[in-house]
Amino acid sequence: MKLAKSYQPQLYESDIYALWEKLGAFKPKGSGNSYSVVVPPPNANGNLHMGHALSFALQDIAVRYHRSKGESVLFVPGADHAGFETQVVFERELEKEGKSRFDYSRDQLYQLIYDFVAANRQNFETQIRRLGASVDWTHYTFTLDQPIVKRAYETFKTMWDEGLIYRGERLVNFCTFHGTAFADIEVEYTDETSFLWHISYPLTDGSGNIVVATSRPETMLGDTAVAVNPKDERYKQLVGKTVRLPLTNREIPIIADDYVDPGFGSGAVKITPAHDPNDFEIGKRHDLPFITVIGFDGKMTHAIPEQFRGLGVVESREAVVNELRKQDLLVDAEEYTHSVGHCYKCGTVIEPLLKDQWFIDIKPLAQPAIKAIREGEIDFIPKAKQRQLEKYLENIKDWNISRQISWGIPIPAFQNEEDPGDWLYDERVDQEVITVNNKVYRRDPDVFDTWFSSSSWPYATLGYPDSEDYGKYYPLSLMETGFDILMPWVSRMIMLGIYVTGKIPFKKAYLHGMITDGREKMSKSKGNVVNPMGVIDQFGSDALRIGIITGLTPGNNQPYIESKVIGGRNFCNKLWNVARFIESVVGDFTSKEEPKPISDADHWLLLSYTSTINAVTELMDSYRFYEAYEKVYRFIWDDLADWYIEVSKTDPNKSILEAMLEAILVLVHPFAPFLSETIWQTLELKPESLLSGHKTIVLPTGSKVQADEFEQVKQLITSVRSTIKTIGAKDVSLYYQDEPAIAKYSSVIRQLGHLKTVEETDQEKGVVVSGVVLNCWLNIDKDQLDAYLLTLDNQIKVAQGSLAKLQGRLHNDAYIKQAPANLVTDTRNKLIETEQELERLLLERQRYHN
RNA sequence: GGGGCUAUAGCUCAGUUGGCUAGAGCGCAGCAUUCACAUUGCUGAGGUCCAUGGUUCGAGCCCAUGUAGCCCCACCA
Repeated sequence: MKLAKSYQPQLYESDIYALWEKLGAFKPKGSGNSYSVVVPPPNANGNLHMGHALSFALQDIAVRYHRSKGESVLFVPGADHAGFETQVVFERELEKEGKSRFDYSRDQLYQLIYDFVAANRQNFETQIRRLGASVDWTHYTFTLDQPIVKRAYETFKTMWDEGLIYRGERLVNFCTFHGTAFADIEVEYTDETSFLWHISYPLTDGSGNIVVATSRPETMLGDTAVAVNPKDERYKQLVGKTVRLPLTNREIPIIADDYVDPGFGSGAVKITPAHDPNDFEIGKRHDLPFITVIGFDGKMTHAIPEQFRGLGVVESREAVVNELRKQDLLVDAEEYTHSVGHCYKCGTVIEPLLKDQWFIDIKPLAQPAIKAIREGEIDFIPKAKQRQLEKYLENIKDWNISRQISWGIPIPAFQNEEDPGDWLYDERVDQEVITVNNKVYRRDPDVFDTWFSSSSWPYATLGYPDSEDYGKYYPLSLMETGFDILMPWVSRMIMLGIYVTGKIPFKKAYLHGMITDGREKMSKSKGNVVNPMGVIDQFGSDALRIGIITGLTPGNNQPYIESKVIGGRNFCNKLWNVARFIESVVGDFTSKEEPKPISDADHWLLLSYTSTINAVTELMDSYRFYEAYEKVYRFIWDDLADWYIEVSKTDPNKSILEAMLEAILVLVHPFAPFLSETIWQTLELKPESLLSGHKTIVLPTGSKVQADEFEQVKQLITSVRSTIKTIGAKDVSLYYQDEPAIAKYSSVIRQLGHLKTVEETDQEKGVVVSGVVLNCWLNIDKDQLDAYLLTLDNQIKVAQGSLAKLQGRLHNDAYIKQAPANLVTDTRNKLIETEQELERLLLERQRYHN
């Protein structure tokens, strides 16, 4: 025996992966249709988590399946520089050395992080290998590789030239701890309870005051107006007057604007255009001054009374409230819950601050994307995500692509030192200062939002615009990723893909749910993560893959449950032992016989195999991975191992066993790549590797008539076992009369039915076996008769019940008329069968009457 | 405020255009053991498919309303 007693994945997995790489098995091979998948690049610096394990599993299953169809499959791996994410990790490293990013220049910091990431990259690539991802490493792409940077620059340039890029002073979501802005979608909101302060602003003409309500009293120092609703009778006569802004000496107008809701608070709103998005809009509408009172360091600035300068936002809030109270201007403070934006990394409250940033005018990009999605050009799995994406795109706002961090792709824009409005596009980003036409231009210190460059991933990785790969593999066949990045990434890939290439970037978008610990998403900060590498150490890579897709439906969250992985491992072991059994029968696999079905069981197995591959093909083609796996599992475990192999122990057919082993290895390969290849290699099956040579194997299908014969035998065994167990009988014999099927399989029936003997008889002998139409009887002891009769009565009841149901249906004229004819025929046949069965049971019951 | 998802056995979940006895794995109970496999085999118990109403010959599935839970987006003086 070449196969060891049990399958120990740890002994084989790394060798198998190395073999695949050596053979170049991951390179596109088949001559059929193109099938292409590009991995959503994981963070090059981090460890892979369960979400990655799931994502790689799904992609790799799809990819290996498509190879088995003989298609030309390209599976591209990659890594993400993950701008802000990685810089945060690196800053923590610096912190350990007592340093911070402020100790380095931007370029120094970039280099340091680059080296840091390069040093960690090995780790991450090893982990992808351990997951068994059959990616073509020769296509490996990093998001800071030249082609990707070049793509980002060219896209930026095109947009610049077409006027889709503009620089504007806008309120940006700013984290004062990390010192960078975020896109709207990156801000995390939580509900917080604080106060709604009512503050009295005295009218300049001394005729009274107006009360405003605010949750942020500290920003009043930057107020440049008070607004009321034009229809609000209470305030109508005040519009046009001015108030003296408390704590400062400024006189500010009372204006009217529809934005104000008369029902909220006091119906009068303080307007702080430099620190609130809505006030910003009102400020522009009414041409108000913008006074910044909070700086990028989160401290109060100089444009305010001295006593507040340099205070943090929270202290300043307290100080302002105290001062107002002192001056008797604080009218009320009611408890108030509202949502507050936070930095998703450090939790710092996000400040809306005025900043010059690069924006993309997004509507012209969103429109064609919406159109393509609506017209169904991209197939979303699950479908519901399509509508969500449409809604998002319909309401999308301009995209701020500037980030104030070092780790990223520098924005290729330079500003005239003399004339701040004069910007140039230039790719000499390794220089801080350039001279053009005798004018000195300084580089924008910012970098691109990571999503800006990664949105070009589907075509940039393929070498757009003129590579062979691009022509052959774009649009991608499949984009598989988590639904949590539907908005930030998937939407942008579609928009940029259409904008740049004129085509949708992928034909199918499969969105998996989050891996939870049973309740919530696994995340480091919650401390509920399970490390996939640890699971592989313990149970094997295939077991993890199977466990993680068990019970999976796209778009739904899925708890990580170890027992599912154990189930996967057990299946692997079962398959291993099937191979061991076949090996023991076949001996060596060098002389291949044509598979020749002889027995009923052979036909039964081949018929089942055919229907299994048909079902699996259909399910895999519609990306129902788990259901496909279940079919494979059922065939191998139930049909092959539990029945066919058991029968083979008395009557083996070498040619079928040999062919079947090869066939199931191919079938199971996408789900258990390491195991199937290990068996393939150990038994030296041809061609050189399962992965590179395999195509779904078609075997002669079985005869239905013969398969049915075996099916009857199988049912007989099941019934016999059930009867014996239920009534607790021992040493039971089966007698039969004139039944060739039983005669043929008598030793199998004896063994699998746990019977003492199976004998032919010339007359009825013992009790009937229910549920089968064969003429056979079990001899049981007299004292077990009562138990037998009890089960008989139960069966009679069940039969009567279903008989009544069937009759009811057939007595219903509407059913006869309106139901499909074949269904009605089925019902009629079933009625006849049930009647016969019931008759048999009743006859049997009568024999024991009284 | 807008949008989406989920509710099926003790647990985790399947159940494609409605079709008649609703499935799996795990768990549970019982039995087996020189057999390829105890990472095993066999048998069994366990379900008013969230509720109510409707459509239909027929509803776990379709429609309406409600209940419970979850998610996303927007707004929040």
